[in-house]
Amino acid sequence: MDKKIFSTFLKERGQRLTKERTAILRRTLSLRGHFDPESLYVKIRATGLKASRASVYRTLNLMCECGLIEKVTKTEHGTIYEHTLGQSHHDHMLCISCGHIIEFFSETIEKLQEGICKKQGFDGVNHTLEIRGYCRKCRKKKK
Amino acid sequence: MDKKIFSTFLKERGQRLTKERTAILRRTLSLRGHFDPESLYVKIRATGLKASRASVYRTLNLMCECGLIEKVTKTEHGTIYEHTLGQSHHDHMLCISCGHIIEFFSETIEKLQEGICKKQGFDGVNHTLEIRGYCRKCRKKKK
DNA sequence: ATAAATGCAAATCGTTTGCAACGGA
DNA sequence: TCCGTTGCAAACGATTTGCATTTAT
Repeated sequence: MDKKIFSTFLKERGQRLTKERTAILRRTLSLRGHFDPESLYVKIRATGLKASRASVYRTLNLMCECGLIEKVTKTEHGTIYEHTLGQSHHDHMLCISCGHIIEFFSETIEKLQEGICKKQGFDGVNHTLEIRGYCRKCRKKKK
Repeated sequence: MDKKIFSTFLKERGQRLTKERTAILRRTLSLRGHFDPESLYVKIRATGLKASRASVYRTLNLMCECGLIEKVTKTEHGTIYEHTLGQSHHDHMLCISCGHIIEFFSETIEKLQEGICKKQGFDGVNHTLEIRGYCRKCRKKKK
């Protein structure tokens, strides 16, 4: 399904679905939640598949362009991505102790945002709401 | 006022308020809204004051540690800071066309977030809500 | 055969750091 | 004098890019 989207996207632009790109796409889709380029690269290597870091970066950019994935946030360790397909919009809680990410969604918050944009004459394309703090586990550990 | 806070903070740690740090502090405080290290550096230089890039980065980190400023977001062009003092918490709209930043605040959204955290057993320390899109001006330009 | 994609290594960009020279306390 | 601080340049880490080589169509 997603593979179809990607290959169509590439074909339209006269680009090719090589085995490296396929490997990267497959591995990316197999991931559940959020991921970053380096760990994706390591995982691909661990599987015995070959694809350079350069190709990983290049392919992730392509996947972003065609809307399969998107950048969630930038941390000191790099960019974090997530899948967009089959995923409705949501926001994130990020544990600053263990890096755990919790997704959530609030229809009310969405509506409020729309209202605020309208008031400002702002044409909102997308948004990110990130709450940083300590997850349940790390809270317990702390005390 | 802010200068007092900074010098006290430094003294407590056995550190010194040098003229470079003073220059950086002053220039930073003179800025209204958001800023990034490089443009701050350029502005300082333009004023004829001397302070190296290294010192700018080092001093901004100190100012973060003592809570005078904080990191708002990371863009492809670097980290964006803002003042914390005398500024109540607020969120941002970021125009992806001209970079213009609009601040806003919604008590309701804040409350909703608290509720969501509680539900997840998450101890929220801080959060950022960033709406990206086109500001009024750029909207008009587009069509 | 042609044009695109690869891997590598070098190049970037923002930021940090090691170090010798400098300067307040 | 004693340490903290500075500026510079080198070091960094994430990402991009130039280029010669490989590969899909």
